[in-house]
Amino acid sequence: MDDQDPPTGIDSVAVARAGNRSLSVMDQIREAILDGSVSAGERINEVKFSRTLTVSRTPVRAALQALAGEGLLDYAPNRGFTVREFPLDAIVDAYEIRASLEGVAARFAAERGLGPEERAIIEQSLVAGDKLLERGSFGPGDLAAYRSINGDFHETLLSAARNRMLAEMIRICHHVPMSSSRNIVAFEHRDVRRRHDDHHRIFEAVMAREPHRAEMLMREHVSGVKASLIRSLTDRSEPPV
Amino acid sequence: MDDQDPPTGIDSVAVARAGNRSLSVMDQIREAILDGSVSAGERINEVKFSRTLTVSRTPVRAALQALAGEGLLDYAPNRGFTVREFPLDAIVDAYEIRASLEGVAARFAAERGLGPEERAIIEQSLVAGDKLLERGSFGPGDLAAYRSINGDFHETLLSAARNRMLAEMIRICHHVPMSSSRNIVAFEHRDVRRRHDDHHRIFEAVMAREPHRAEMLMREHVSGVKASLIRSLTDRSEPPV
DNA sequence: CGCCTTCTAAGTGAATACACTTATTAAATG
DNA sequence: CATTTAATAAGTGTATTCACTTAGAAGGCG
Repeated sequence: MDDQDPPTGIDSVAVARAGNRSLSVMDQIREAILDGSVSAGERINEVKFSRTLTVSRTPVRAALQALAGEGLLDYAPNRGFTVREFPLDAIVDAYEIRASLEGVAARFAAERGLGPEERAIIEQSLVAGDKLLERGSFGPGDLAAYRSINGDFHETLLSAARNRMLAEMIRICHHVPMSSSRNIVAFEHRDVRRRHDDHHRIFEAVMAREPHRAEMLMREHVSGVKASLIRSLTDRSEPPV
Repeated sequence: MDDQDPPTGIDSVAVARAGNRSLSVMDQIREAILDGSVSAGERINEVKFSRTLTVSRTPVRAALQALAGEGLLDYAPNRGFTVREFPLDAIVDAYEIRASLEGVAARFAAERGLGPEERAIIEQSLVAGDKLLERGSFGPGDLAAYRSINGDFHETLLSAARNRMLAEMIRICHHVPMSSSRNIVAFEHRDVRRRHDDHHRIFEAVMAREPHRAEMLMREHVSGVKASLIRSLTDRSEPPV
């Protein structure tokens, strides 16, 4: 009942997750990795981190274990944790894997059907996207807005698949550095338009209870995102991160 | 500097994994879960486990974290870890997910090509399977032998896919209780024959560098395993575990 | 001059002690 | 008699300590 006041100024961003410190620490370390504050291949020093975060090594270790489970870190006995490297090949592959998994999710959703509020959320995401894309170009913040819409669509469809393992694996795909939604900023208007069209068709297939078609459309959809990313990396050789 | 002598006699079974105790403990707990020694939904008591395994809570917690990462355990703050439940639906779904993932692996392998020794191992697994299936029925231990052959085939193809994330996800699918290879015992001779035929065709597609065909064949192959399992569960209502 | 050995520092692995949260039981009150 | 509340026990969360392993540096030896 002494040191319950939040530490120095680290939690500033995430204000700490509910429950225990390990989870909060986990989020912070993940952020540090995805931000690039700690670079790939780097070895993680537990005591250093615990000092930085003003906690003991225990929650730090717990967080590291969990992040290793997510695939962000490697572990070697007596050598601790290192930040896993994600070469471009692996990132592109991750999109392919995600495409396959989200395809299965769409199929499951089409087989199982949407609940009323799931349907409502998706329909809302579709009209919101339509409205956003009405004008032929983006204003400031429009891309961020669409990112949120996009997230709603995919997350809701995923929850309609009603399979936890699937959800977790897709979540892992999202956490691959650079494939995370935060980094997908450099998209043209026509790219987004095309993707939003995909959403419409996927929704139709799901509502029509056409599992196979829903799966194929979703696979193609995510593969398209991969293609866009590759283009944005090669055209202007300006890596988003 | 007193109690450095190794503990009583715990490592007896698994002789402990190289490196640290956490990994050894992890294996033991996983075994306990997959064996059913601790039942699904059950809450795991850390102190109890540490007493049973004659280690402190620290490596136990580390192992639990890691197993949660593998998806075998659930975690809730201040409530610790519970054994995740795998209803039949989830197990069947896991096969579907694995089919999709191994399909991608086969595609990657066909795109990237097999290394010389990978090719050798697979060819060997094919001839070994042919020989085993020549006679029209199984002797004792033949099924176990084929399980090993089957494992070689899939593992080698997976390594040829050259993607770590994919490998880990498939590994997770294998660790789902009852979908683990250890439990697939109740197969007819014709089932195995069919599956082995699949192997031949998949190998051909991979060698012919036909990614799409390889993917489709592998998906169908694993889905077939799922179907066999379902049949073996429903026909005789004798659950393998 | 180069290589091997040894010593030392740094960092991880494990154990223990303590703090805090949750659940259960009993008691008291309506 | 039921319901709520307080006390207590059990169990998880965190910190700290010590042991052990590994890596780096310095010195001796070939």
